[in-house]
Amino acid sequence: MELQLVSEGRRAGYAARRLAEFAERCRRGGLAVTPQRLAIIRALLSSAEHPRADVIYEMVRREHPHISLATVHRTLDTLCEIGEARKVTMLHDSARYDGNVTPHHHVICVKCRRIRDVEIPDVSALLDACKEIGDFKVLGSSLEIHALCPACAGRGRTRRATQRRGSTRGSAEESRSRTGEEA
Amino acid sequence: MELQLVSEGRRAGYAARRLAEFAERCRRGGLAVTPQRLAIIRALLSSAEHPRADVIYEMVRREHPHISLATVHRTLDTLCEIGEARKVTMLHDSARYDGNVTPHHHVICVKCRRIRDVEIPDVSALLDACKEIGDFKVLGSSLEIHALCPACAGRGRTRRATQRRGSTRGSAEESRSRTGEEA
DNA sequence: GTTTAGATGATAATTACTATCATTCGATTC
DNA sequence: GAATCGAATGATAGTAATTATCATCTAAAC
Repeated sequence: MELQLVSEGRRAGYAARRLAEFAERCRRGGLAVTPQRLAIIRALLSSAEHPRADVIYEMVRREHPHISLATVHRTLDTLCEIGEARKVTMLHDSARYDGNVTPHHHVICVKCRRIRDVEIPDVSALLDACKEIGDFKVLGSSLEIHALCPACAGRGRTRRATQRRGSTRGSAEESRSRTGEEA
Repeated sequence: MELQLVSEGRRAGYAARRLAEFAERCRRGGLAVTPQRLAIIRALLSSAEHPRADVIYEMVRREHPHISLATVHRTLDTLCEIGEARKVTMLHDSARYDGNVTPHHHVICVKCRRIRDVEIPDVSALLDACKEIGDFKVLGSSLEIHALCPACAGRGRTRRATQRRGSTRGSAEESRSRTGEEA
């Protein structure tokens, strides 16, 4: 089966195109084009890290020191509603956001929670073909593949038991993924 | 493509078998067999609704009025750790739990958030065949299909904007799905 | 420039979950 | 069956993420 992570080059090109169209898409979606919205979509599209709302907040704050965290949360939700972003909620962590709205899936490291886009054309094709399941009308789908990333594979054990929400905040992996840096 | 919701009959049979083996599986997993754990797995297996922790709490409380909500959260996590339950976290709702640990997927109604098990053998087979993606070592996967359930299709619009977390608590659909009743 | 619906910022509130810790209990050993 | 002990539980405080509220502001239409 063909399986490929989405390359950085392709992602960046896609982001540039999306950014260029953003104002027009807002108008089409009935939304005002505000500096805050522009800054937020720009921040989101600039990262391959599927950042959390608070990370986007920190990025945007450099340009808009007075922006409110509530605005970031609201705007991200709004963007999801008009199809300009996707919310990715995996392994019961807080929400992560994805600026790539083309059909694709996600691989997530169960240890450091790093997320990467992945394409599995066969699965996408199969899912695309599903229009109904029983009496349910299919609208879309979200496939999350749980995995160990190269950095985490091999060293240490998967976190368990008391290492739940928040307990690893501040670890090297976590802070890296929170700030949007690449490995 | 073959697509089928898991029938109530099959689910019930599965639940009965799982319940019969539960004590033995706890011991094998190094866990004490406590009345609380038995009550919680029984509650979970009795429902096809993928209930939330607080709903399971309410179910269990009828038998164990002194049980603590913290115990329910802890126990559900513990059950997930020994592979006796699955955590399903979709559409950024709170965690839902599934007592069915055989390979299967989920259909969720984007409106009332009702969840049903579904089997898509072709997709399961494809995903099973994935052992690596790029440098990521695949451990498992979770496929959520977003849909409209028969009850919600056709009437009303999908919730938007301010209708986010908690804002529809108490609606007919929500309370039905919270209490574990069937439609 | 006016108007106005919608957007924003500030902040309080809520929710779901986790941590802590004293007490209790299941399981093992004798 | 009593003793032992580590694990499990209950009670509750704490936390983090998100949402609600509301006064103020602004983008867009006129």
